[in-house]
Amino acid sequence: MKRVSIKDVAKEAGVSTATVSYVLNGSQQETISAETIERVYKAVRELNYIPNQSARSLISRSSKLIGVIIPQTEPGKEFMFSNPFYGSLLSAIELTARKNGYHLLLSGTQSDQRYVNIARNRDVDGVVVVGTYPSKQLDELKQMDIPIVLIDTYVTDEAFHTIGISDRFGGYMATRHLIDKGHRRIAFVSGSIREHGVNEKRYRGYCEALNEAGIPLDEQLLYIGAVDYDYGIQAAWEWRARKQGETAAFVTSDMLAMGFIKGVKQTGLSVPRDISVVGFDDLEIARMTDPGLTTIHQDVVEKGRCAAQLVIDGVREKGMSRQENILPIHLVERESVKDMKKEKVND
Amino acid sequence: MKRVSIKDVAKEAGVSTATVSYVLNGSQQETISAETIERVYKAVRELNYIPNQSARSLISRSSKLIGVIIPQTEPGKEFMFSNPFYGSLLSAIELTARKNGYHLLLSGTQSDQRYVNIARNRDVDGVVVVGTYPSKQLDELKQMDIPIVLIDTYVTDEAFHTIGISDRFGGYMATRHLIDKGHRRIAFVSGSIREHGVNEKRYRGYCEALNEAGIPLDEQLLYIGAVDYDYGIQAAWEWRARKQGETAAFVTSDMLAMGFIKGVKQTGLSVPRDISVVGFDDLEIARMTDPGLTTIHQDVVEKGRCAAQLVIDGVREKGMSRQENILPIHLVERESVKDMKKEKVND
DNA sequence: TAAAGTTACTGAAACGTTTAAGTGAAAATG
DNA sequence: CATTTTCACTTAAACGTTTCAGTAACTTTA
Repeated sequence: MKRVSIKDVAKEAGVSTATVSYVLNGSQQETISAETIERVYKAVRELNYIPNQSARSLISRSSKLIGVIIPQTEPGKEFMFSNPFYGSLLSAIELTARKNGYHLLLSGTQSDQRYVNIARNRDVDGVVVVGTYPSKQLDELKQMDIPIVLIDTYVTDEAFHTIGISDRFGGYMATRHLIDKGHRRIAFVSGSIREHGVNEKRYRGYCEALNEAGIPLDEQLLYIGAVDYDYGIQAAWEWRARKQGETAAFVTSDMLAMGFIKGVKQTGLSVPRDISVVGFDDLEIARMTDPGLTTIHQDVVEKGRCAAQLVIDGVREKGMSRQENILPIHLVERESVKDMKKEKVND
Repeated sequence: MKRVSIKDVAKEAGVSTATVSYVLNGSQQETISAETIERVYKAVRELNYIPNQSARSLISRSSKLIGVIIPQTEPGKEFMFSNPFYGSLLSAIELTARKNGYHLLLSGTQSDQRYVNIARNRDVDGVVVVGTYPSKQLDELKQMDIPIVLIDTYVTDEAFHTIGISDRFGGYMATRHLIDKGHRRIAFVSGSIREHGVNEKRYRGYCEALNEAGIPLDEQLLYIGAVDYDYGIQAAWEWRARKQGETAAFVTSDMLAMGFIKGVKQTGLSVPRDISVVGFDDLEIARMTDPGLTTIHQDVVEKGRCAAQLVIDGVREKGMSRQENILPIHLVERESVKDMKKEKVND
């Protein structure tokens, strides 16, 4: 099955390949008669010609491809994007990219693999990095001289655009909300705290709120594990076992919070009667469960859209100055927090 | 920034580009001395050479890219893969692809766009199509002479491999389970029923089970809308409004079932006390909610893995005969179904 | 010892584009 | 009218690979 090339179109239209290329790409420099343009388009239609992107990339060094890296941080779980948070993010990135004529080269990454190779050998135009990476790997990406956008990573390197939220403030808001409702012993439940990552900042916010209220930090109230449902369950059981008297927990992700609530139920207790819970993210599932989860809302779709847009702008405008985008967040009150100041709470 | 090409490597190693290519791709025909091989690898390492995939694709017509299409069927919702079902599927596809040296070209598709163009112009090696498509679009894909795997579509065309489950049997099992528990008036709640799609088959199974039990089909018990959480809520309210006396509902997706349960709660009633629910998919969320959802389990990860493997095998073995893969499913009992034969049910 | 075969390479065309530089004809200028 | 400018193209090199078809230099065979 012979494929249709620009030469075939040129022959059919009775012009040179250069002319066809100029017509199709509308290079402003060149002037081409309306009649010729029409003949070229006619030939394109008749032959059902589709330009070959590989040939294009080869010469123009632009693949119209945006690389998306989603690291696999938890070895047990196969992939992070089965988590709806990453799914939504990916959706938004894809949509924005497609609207602008780009496509997505998707790659999960295991620690032993070097994403740079993929990006380089495919002439990727830009990269969106989701989640926290060892800075050594980021340094390699930096060499490539293409726009790179980091989502949810705290680095101040001039080479990277970043997009995120104020995780510290989110942590503060969540904890402060619990304090305002009369809680004094507040557990902190989180996935692993890695350098430059979001959980570190959320932890800072937690500490700050406690400090402000004059509540001493107690290491016994820290539950640090993975960022999935199962660890949430586990943390709840551990909470029961440790008996530190917490009346509330700030759980740094909704997925984790769902697990925590389930775990509390498993131990025969109930949320918010026996323990109040505030989550983080405000995923769709936060309103699905019973009780509805009080949580910090962030706009995941906007996060993805912004990231993609930043890459695209970076491609168009070479040497665009570094952008650091912080999206707004807010607390959403549902039913998972009990007001300790009221004597009774309806069940 | 000059990039390193095969010519640079050849010069550095003191051989021709052909030799470098033979060394790197290990073409069996050619015999190359151990010493030369060593010299080439040394040069590759020293220059940090990475072969350019665009140039490779151009000549070999293989991009080492697998296209993944996830259609956007509900105009309101931005993307289907924020749904965990699609997320997990994508995860599995990606992992399998990557293990085999392939990458993913991800594209959501709006009805006005022709995916074929993307696939053709990027020399995609194979395509995984997720979800149900108008057959006209599939026909276009067919022309391309690359392996195509359809997930969750019922077509018998020789050109497509398929992978799915017995949706009809799943529908039957779910309904039969409810009948076995003593239910006679059973609602059918589903996303839109499209030709060649899974919901159509699940509906068939529903009808079959009813028929077998001598229960007449009642169109008043059908709730057909979208496949998302919000329609689930809506369906529950409608159930209350219609007053058809259903004691149970077969809801053809877990996401939808979650919404349905929420809706039932909103109307002041409770599952399974006032209505029993069986879902479909057995997503992670099915065990998160309260009550845990009785549902039909399918192995999403295996679905994705199989699909990717089928594409890869198809690329390796040109003209591989059509594969039709049906994965096993089973019912998972949790707490969302009430046994009508027992007088009392614990609350 | 001449012919044939093997080994370890090399040369160069080809893949399908883009784009800088060139060109002949018509139009505008002095 | 001769020159310059504009118009509407064309020519051909270049991008970085793969791979077919050689080709010297050895080695084996008859």
